[in-house]
Amino acid sequence: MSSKEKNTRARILHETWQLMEQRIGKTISMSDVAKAAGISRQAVYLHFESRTDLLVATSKYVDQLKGLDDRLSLFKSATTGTQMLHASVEVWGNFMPEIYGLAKALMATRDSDEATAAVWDGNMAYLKSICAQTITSLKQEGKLAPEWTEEDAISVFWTMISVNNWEQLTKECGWSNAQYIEKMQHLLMRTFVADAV
Amino acid sequence: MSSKEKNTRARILHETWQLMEQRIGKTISMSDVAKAAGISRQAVYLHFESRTDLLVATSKYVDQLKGLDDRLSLFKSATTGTQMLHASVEVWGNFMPEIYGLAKALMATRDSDEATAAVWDGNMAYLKSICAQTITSLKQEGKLAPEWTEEDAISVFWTMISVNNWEQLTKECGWSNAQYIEKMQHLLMRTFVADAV
DNA sequence: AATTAACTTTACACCCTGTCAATTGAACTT
DNA sequence: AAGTTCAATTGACAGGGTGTAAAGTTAATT
Repeated sequence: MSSKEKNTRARILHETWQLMEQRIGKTISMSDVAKAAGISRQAVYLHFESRTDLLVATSKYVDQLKGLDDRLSLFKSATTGTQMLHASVEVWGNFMPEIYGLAKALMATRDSDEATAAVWDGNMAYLKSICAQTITSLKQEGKLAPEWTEEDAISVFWTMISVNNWEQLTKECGWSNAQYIEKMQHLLMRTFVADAV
Repeated sequence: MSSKEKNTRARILHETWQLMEQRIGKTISMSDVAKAAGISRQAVYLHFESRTDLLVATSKYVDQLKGLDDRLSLFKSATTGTQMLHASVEVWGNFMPEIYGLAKALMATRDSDEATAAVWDGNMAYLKSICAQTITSLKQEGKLAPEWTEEDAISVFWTMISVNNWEQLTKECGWSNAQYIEKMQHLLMRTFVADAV
C-alpha cells in the first residue's frame, strides 16, 4: 500500500462526498465519482469492491471528518435533563446540515442495499441513545411531564429530530437552521418537561 | 379504445399498485409490472408512455380507489378546531397504511423524477391545507396556545403527521396504528390547544 | 373475407454495475 | 542499467434497467 494509492483512495472518498453535497438526493454513479477524481471508472474498483463499499467508506470518512463525537462534549457536560435536551438539539441541529447530502444518499439506498442501510441505522440508533439518555435524566429528576411513559417520550423525541423533519422544516417551511434549533428546543421543552414555561 | 384495452390498462394499474404494496420501498420495473399483468414488457408501453406516466396514473388510480375525499367527511363535519384536529389525525392515520406502498414509491423517485415528485407534492400540499384549516379554526376560537404563530403551528402540525414519522413510529418504534392515532391526537392536542388537559 | 387494433417477439440504443484481460508507465530493487 | 512491481489505463463483456422500432400474430368488427 504505497502513499500514492492512499492518496487516490482518499481523493475518491473526498470527491464522492463532495458530489453527494452538490447533487443532494441525486444518485451518484461510479462514473461520476471516477470523473470527479480524475481517474477511470475501473480504477475506482481497485480501491473499493463495489458501490456499496464506497458508500459505506464515504460515510466513515465523513463521520471522522465531521467528528460528531467531539461535538457531543457539549451534551456530555450537561448535568440536568433540560440541559441535555437543549444541548442535544443544538449539536444535532448544527450537525445535520453538514451531513445532509450523505444522509440523503444513505437513505436513498435504504430499501435496495442492506449494507448502507445498516450504516444509516447505526447512526440513527446512536441518535436514539442520546434521546434515551436525555429522557431518562428528565424522568429521574421528576421533570418528565406525567402523561409520558419513558419509552413513548424517547420514540417521539427521536422522531421529531429526524433528518426528514429537519429537511421539511428548513427546506419546505422556510425555517433557517438557527430557527429550527430554537423552535425545536422550545417545542421539545414544552412537550416533555413538566413545568416548562 | 375498446373494452379490452380499458381492461388491460386497469389491470396494469392494479398490478402496479399491488406490487408497490407487496414490495414496499423496492423499485418496481416495467418488466415486473408486465409479468404481474401477464403481458409483454412492450405492451405496457402501449398503455403508458413511460415509467413516470405509469406511476402518475397509478397514483390517480389509488387516490380514486381509496377516496380520501369521502373519508374527509368526518373532518368536514367537525365544527370546532379541536374536533378538526381529532378528525384529521384519525382520517389521515387510517389512510396512510393503505397508501404506504404508493407513498414510498413516489417518495423514492422524488429526486430523480419531477413528474412523480409533483404528484406527491400535490398530495402533501392538500394535507397541509387540512392542517392550515385546523390551526386557523383553533386560532379563531382563541384556543391556539399563545406561544404559537399560526404559520409555525401549521408547519409543525404538517411535519408531525408526515408519512416518514408515521413509518418511524409504527415500523421502528412498535406502535400499532391505533396507538399512533391516539398518541398523536393527544400529543398534538397538548402541543397546540391552549387549555388541553 | 378484409380490416383494425391489441399484443407478440425480436432487435436496438443507451444508461448502469461489476468482472476480466492486456497494456502502459513510473517507481523501487538488484 | 535492467528487471520487477503495482497503480492505472483501455477495451470488452455479462447482465440489468428504460425506451424505441419493426414485423408478425391473433381475434373481434364490419
